[in-house]
Amino acid sequence: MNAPRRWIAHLDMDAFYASVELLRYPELKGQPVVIGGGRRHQPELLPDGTRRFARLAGYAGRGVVTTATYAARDHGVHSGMGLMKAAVRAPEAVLLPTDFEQYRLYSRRFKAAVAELAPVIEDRGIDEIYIDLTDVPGAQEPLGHDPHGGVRALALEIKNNVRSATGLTCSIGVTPNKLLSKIASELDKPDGLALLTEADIATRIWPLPVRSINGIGPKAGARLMALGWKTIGDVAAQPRALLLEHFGRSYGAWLHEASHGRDDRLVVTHSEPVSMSRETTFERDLHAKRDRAELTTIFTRLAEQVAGDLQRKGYVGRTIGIKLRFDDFKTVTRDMTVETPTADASAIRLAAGLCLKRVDLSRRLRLLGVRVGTLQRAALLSSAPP
DNA sequence: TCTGGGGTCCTAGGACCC
DNA sequence: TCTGGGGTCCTAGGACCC
Repeated sequence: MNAPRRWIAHLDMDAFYASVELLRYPELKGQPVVIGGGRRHQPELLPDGTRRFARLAGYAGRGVVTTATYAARDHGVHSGMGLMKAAVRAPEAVLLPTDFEQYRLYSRRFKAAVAELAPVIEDRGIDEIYIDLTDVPGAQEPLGHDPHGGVRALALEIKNNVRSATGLTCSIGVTPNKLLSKIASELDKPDGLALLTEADIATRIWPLPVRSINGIGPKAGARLMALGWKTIGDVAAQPRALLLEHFGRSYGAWLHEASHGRDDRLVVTHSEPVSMSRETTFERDLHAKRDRAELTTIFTRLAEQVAGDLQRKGYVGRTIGIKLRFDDFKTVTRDMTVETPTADASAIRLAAGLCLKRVDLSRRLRLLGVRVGTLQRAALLSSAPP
């Protein structure tokens, strides 16, 4: 009997936050809508029952675009962009505040809808997952003239189940591995389904820009570009030794494998958190001396928030650290390891305060964060033996 | 018009230990 | 003085992702 062909799906919700907002405000369908910024732009319910929405025009502040509808993307607005810049490109776009609770609700719903059909799921955040379809009944069967018809039908069924459970569309890539599926889910977006095998790598993957690979970010992308290697195929055409020479043993070898579409990572259905943190960017830059009272209040609140997160989720941690960002955007971190793992707000605040003393605070600050790492489950922490 | 917040993983040097 | 070799922990920074 033949070994089953490995089928991994990557499912990505289409413009997730924006699409959830459109369910709530269907009158915005087709309009440019941007999600992001603070809480000061809630829609206003007018006496005649209609709503008045905030527009992007005139936005002042440090927010960024979290998600934009496809109509807003047509104006050159995309996630990560500063809202001030987005306002120049699409002043008429509707601006909505982020409502993470609502998105988490829909996240649970779409994941449950997938799990009904295919239970081996790896969480990759609020709006995407990997699914191992290999052992799902029917996935190995042909259908009519289509040798991979079974797995294609399964992917369509998953899309339909997600849509009926949430009213939302998603895009799915189905391929032999996570790396290729992640790329494939983008190929047909929105509401897409792309099924690829090794035989399609040369025609469908190699023409894509290097940045399409998950793991090649702005820095590596620029370095590859400087070498004249623009597409994945360009990288795949380089001798392995040359990649090792330019990018080191580890990353170079990975680049070689990835460009050939090879990846044997498993779908991981459970993972434990490594760290938890809270951070905040101030509305204006603060100075350690002149704004001391305000900073102290924020610092303590961050410690309390992390402590609350840890306690709610049942974790304690030994590494307590801070993160500072200065007005020149330079970022520094300091951390220390404490003897007893803790989730206690005052213990965290105390250690974080010691970390802060190790930093030169002559520049003004734009961000402050508190982090607890080296986590373990609080329940596993037995009381000290006699 | 400067660039959010929450994460993971990797690297690298020094301390410390055997 | 003339100094191995590993292993692990701690700390800082950086790349990358959603």
